[in-house]
Amino acid sequence: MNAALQQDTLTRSVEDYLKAIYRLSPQGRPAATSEIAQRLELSPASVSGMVKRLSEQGLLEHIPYKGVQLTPDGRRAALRMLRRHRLIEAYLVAFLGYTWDTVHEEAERLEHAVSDTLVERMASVLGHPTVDPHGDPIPTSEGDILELASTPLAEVPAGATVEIRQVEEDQPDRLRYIASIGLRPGVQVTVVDRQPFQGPITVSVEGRPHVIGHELAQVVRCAADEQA
Amino acid sequence: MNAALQQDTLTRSVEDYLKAIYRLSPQGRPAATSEIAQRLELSPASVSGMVKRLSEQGLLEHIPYKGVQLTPDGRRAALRMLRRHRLIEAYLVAFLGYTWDTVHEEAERLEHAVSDTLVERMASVLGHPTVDPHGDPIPTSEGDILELASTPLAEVPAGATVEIRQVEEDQPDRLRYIASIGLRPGVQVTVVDRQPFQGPITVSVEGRPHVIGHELAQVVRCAADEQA
DNA sequence: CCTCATATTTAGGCAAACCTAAACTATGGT
DNA sequence: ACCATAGTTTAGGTTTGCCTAAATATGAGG
Repeated sequence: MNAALQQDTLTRSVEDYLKAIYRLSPQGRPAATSEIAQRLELSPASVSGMVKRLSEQGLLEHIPYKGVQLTPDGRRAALRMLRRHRLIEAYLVAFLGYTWDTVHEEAERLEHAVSDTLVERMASVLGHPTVDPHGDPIPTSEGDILELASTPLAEVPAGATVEIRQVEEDQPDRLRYIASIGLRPGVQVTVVDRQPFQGPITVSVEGRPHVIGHELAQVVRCAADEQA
Repeated sequence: MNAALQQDTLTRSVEDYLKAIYRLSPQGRPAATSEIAQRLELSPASVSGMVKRLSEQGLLEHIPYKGVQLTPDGRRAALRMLRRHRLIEAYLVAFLGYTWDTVHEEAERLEHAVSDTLVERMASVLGHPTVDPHGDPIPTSEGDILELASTPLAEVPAGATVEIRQVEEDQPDRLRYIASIGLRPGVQVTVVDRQPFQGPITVSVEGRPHVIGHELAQVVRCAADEQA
């Protein structure tokens, strides 16, 4: 186990970089400097600099001009942050009156400040949930994560009925809109119509039809192969 | 209202300095550079540097070689942190299984990360407590604080029975010891014996006698004028 | 296969906060 | 009234993490 990984040695910034890189490389595909910069709202030059330091620390693998991948140590650290973030979200929603459109930014700050002890206490009073309020899986404290297969609502064929599984969106206003039309993890929806060329999708949610744009239909993900 | 005071403009360090200075100047008596350095575990030179920056920002008044006092803006910011710290402690003890010897360091990190919203939610589910688990008063969100008069146990005359009001100690091992002999806010104790020259004090707590050193008897504070 | 736009990295700077070492005050004891 | 010492401040240096501007690599289209 790398010395740099020992709990508190990672700074806030480093934790944010690792999390961002994890989110950008689903199955280990390298993440581009510019993607990281965009996600963290930093200049590409700053990212280059940090990436260099992090690969010297053994947290990631960097092939210049090509991209960045997490090492096992880096991945472990990223999943630790993801666990914290998602458990904090779940806790705030369950016990402190937060809704899914307001909880992200609070968790974003708290995840760097809580101790492992506190995280596990929250997990415990929550009954060790496996998903957060957006339906995203919560990594275990051992660093395992169960990514459930899911397809974007945008790709569900017309006529199919599916269950919403996760909503991968951080922006409060968009989340609030999605919630307002009843799209939440666990809800059953039927795709009534699907226009070609990134066109809008018409879904029936709890009996009522809604037309949503392709971009939103991209972040709403459904159980993979249902067809009730 | 000073621009620098506007919520998130203060860094973690600055927040810690202000809190330390508040704690060091009970009734506006200036705090010495070396005292601040000791409390924050920094070199006196570093404190000098920061003090200069903070007085330029209007958060404190510095008379070189004499000492430091908070301005109204500085005091407001310090009380805001104190409120956060103490409410977080109260919350963690009430809902997440913390005890008073473990809660301080967790709160020390969280107080910089929570939003005003979260602090007020915690206050609300706690029923707006006025004191924290150590008996320290919690400032209101308007920045008022009600310091109850109290005397150190070390100064209570032999024979008197008093109620413990607060325990002003941050070190876990000392707190744990104090708790182990039953000294907690709200408990009634009788001073059985008091030796002169900073000597030990013998107190009867819930029927059992305990001898404690002067230093500990200094941090345990009692309701001022009781004499049952 | 060369060119050029785009992506990336390097170079050089800055601010926050810390440090050590050196210079400077303030003051209590004679 | 002096002077040694304890307490403070200044000077100069380091690290982290960001920035802009300039240099360089990649790779797609002609």
